[in-house]
Amino acid sequence: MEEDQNLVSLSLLNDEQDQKLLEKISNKSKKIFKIVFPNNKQLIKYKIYNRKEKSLEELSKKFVRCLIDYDEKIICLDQITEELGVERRRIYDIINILESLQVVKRKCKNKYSWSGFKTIYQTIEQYANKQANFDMISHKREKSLEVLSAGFIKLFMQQKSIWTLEEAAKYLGNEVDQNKLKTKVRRLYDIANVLKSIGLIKKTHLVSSKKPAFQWVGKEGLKQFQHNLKQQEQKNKAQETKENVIIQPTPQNQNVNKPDSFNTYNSYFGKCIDLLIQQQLNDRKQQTEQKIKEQNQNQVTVITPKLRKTYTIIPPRVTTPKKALSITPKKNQSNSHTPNNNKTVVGSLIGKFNQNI
DNA sequence: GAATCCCGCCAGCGT
DNA sequence: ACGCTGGCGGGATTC
Repeated sequence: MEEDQNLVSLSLLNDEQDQKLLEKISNKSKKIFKIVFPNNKQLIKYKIYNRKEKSLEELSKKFVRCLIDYDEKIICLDQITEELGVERRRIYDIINILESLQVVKRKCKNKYSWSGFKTIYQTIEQYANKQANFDMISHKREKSLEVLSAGFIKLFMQQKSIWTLEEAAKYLGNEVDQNKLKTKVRRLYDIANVLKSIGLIKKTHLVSSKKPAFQWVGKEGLKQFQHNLKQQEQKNKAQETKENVIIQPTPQNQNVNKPDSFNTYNSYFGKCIDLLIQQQLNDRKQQTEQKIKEQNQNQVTVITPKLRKTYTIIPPRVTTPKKALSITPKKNQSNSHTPNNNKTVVGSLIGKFNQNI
């Protein structure tokens, strides 16, 4: 769903506009699939690199989203890594920071426990009551993210509610070496992002110097976070139902069941496009100015005004003359639609399209 | 130019 | 050995 938002399809070799687009795509963008047409024209679909999407904050949100319904759960590292489609290393970052809230604990190799939001509330309480002196938490190494995070939280709870990261870094240990300090600030960014992801702190600015800083929000923020998550879940469910209704193919499509010429393809796709646009118009009337561009017989591309999103519709394989297409092995199930009847094609195209909007 | 922080190398440690 | 952990800082990206 959301994941598809930054997909871009390019037909290379002939189209200057596409070439320009390609230049815009950072080399970190992931190639989802490529199709080579008989005339050597290529269709390549990219997932645009998006730094924000990869941020610890986002990842942390996703991580917690997986766990929100549980009061207790064993987290399997391999599993969660797979589920979130992310480097193992990043999960450690999140886990280490959440450990400072006691909500996650290492059980054994590959396994951590999650003990529910109530634990976070309790831990915050403990931080507030200084006597709960669990800064010696575990026998963790001095420089661990967990210890640093605990220290950071304590600054908020026990000193003042707004901190610049640099300020906090200086306060947490008396670092003189500028490089070491810089490193500590880097780590505090990591920590701040995770704490922010669950609403415990928020980004702000110092009134005096206007310097960027972080402010403690605490339980209220956490509560809000939980609330939002729940609400979002509801919305998603509603959206799903809505899409299910939309996906019904219209009767007129009966007559494009067996296209046997490219003209028929075109009319078939034309109808698809009509449907798609109609659909989009229904959904968001004003802002949907669509430009339609036909590439070659085998594909139709719908380009949204801002060029950011180009949705490409691939014809069903069954209707394609032998050897007309060669498709490189797919890495992603999202491109694996090769439905065997046109009704479902229309349905799945619309579904796909809606996902992409 | 400063702020932000992704990314992945590689060391340390447990098995 | 070997694989799991996670410290660390280069340098890309965003503000």
